[in-house]
Amino acid sequence: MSEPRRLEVLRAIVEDYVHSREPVGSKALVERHQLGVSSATIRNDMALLEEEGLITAPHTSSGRIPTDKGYRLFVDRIAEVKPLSAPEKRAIRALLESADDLDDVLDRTVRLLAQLTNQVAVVQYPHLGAASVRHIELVLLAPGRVLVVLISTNGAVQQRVVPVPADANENELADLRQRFLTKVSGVRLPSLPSELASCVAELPPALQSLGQALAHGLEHLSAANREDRIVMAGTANLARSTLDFPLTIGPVLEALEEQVVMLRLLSEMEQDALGVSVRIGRENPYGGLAEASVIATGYGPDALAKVGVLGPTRMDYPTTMAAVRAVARYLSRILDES
Amino acid sequence: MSEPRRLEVLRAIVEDYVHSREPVGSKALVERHQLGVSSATIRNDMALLEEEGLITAPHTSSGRIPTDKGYRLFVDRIAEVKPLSAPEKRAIRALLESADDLDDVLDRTVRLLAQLTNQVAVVQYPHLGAASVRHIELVLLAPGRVLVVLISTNGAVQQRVVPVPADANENELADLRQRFLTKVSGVRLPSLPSELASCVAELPPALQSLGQALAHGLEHLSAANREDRIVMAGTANLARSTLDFPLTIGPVLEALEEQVVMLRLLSEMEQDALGVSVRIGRENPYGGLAEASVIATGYGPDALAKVGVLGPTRMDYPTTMAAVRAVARYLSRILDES
DNA sequence: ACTTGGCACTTAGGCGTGTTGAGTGCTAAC
DNA sequence: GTTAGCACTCAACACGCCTAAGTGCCAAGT
Repeated sequence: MSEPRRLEVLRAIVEDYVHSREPVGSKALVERHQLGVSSATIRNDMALLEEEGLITAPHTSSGRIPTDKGYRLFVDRIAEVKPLSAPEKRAIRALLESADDLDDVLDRTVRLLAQLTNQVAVVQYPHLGAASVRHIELVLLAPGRVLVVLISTNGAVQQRVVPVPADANENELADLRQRFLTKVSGVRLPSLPSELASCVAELPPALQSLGQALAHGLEHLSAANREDRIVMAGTANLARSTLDFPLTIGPVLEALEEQVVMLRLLSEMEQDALGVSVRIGRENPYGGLAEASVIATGYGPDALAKVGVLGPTRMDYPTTMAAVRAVARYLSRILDES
Repeated sequence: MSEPRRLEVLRAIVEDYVHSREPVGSKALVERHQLGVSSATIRNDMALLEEEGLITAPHTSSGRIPTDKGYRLFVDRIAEVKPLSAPEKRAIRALLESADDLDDVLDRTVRLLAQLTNQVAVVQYPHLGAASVRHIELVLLAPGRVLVVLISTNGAVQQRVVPVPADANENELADLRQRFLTKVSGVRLPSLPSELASCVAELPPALQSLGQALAHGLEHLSAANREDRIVMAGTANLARSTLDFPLTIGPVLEALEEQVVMLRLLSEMEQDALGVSVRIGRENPYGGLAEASVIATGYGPDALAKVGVLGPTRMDYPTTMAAVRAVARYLSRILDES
């Protein structure tokens, strides 16, 4: 009853089950893999594995399927990340390098990842904690309505319409723009509010109320920045794996639409040594994802923002992890260049 | 064999079938509706309706269900648009009025419409044909990389990173910005390229190559504007109506993800007298939507951009049409105000 | 010229039954 | 620690039966 062989059996079960979606039995196992022992021996090993909670039998007498715990062990101790094929790498590079602005890069990234993995791909907007103010623009749209634009060093542009006193004019705006710019240019986004406050305090009384309103708008922008948004693609891939979800894919789609859920999920994922982190089935805090796995990793400066995929627990982990890691690397590189 | 009664029978069949998802038979029909005749008479009417291709029987002897053609007649000649309830109207107004920028408005709109109709909602970015240039901003991100920002009168902000000669400096940019601004401020977006070209032609030789690059970037922005993007929400609602789609919702999700498909679909939809236009089942050019209906209408200036919902052909048309119409009206109003 | 009751006919769907095949657990021998 | 053998279990499938719902049509009624 050697320990290494038991792991080998688990690996075989996971691989076969992922491949065929059918419970795998002892006989089929010895046929498809060179285990060097008979099916009876495998049966003994399987009984052990079941006792440890790594595999389970859907009904009294049929093959076994991996449990969440089994997948976990597989991912942690057995699986080896498969490197991508050369054409795949080329495709990634070609697609990402021809993008122009940030939105475009992220959009291409998710689509690519979705296609590569045949799963749903998600990418979080880059964290701006490390970014700083590149530029501020104030545009008078109509009396009493000013468009505030904040451009950060990472190329992100955010805008917002702010109501202001109706008598505000272009000259005052130009003045304020200049004051704000000299004060906060290059300032890190997290410290923007305090800098703005001190700047407003120094304003001449005539500009106080206008300045206050605009500073408020700017703060709102940098705050909205924080609770980032996510972009996703490949929901159609869920439909293909409809058989892997017990009742329906409804709850999964709901989770995906609730950006809050996905954001919490992504931010909670720690990175392990390999840099790619995995949540399997019920390890996910959200009930609707009990049959789903999430594979994600950080990218960009400090790897704070996440990119990843979501699919059924019955998923080809090695390949998917490789794709996520590769895409994250290229993405980081592209962003560094801008 | 009165014609009005036959229409009444069709209405009853549509309503019952939408309600119960089950083929409706002659007996059930006379029980649930006050038709004043016996089931045998209804059977005769149904045979007629079937001959005309308005209803069909899934198998030899079971109730009838409406065909696409039947739904079409129902929508065109029978259904009356139900006004929304007062609380619903209030909810619409409250939700939309508290939005700030364009993205936010559109995002709230789709979510609202999805919730209101229990279907997938889509909204197209407002057409900018009628919009004109409000402001242009050029920001030097790094040597040889300039962020070009174009702000239009409808509050839309578009950005793009443009590669330029590495020796371009802040002063040159400020100069160009001023020249561009005086030349194209207030110009309609469609005529932006020609105006820019003439502006570039007048530039001193030293600025030619830089000006050329930037003008190119600006043109790209106004062109990208055209082939608008769409926002959607409520895909989880599709899962709920999974029984209404023959095999799977896969093809539908694919169509929704292919923005090109949706854009063509929306732009092809003509408005009828009521202002809400409907595409039923196979009337849709795209095969994946053979079992789906799209209800859409224009909004905003000249009603060029579209907002609508997509769902199974078995859908509550009167209510859904009312919701789409109402949301489009509020949306137009909000946009007018900015 | 419609409408209606009656009746023979069709068929999906539910239900019990039997059969098959894959797979297990256990025991006894190696 | 491994293996062959065997009895046992159970999902899945097929078959046959029956029922309920619904139809089409005909002949009689208004």
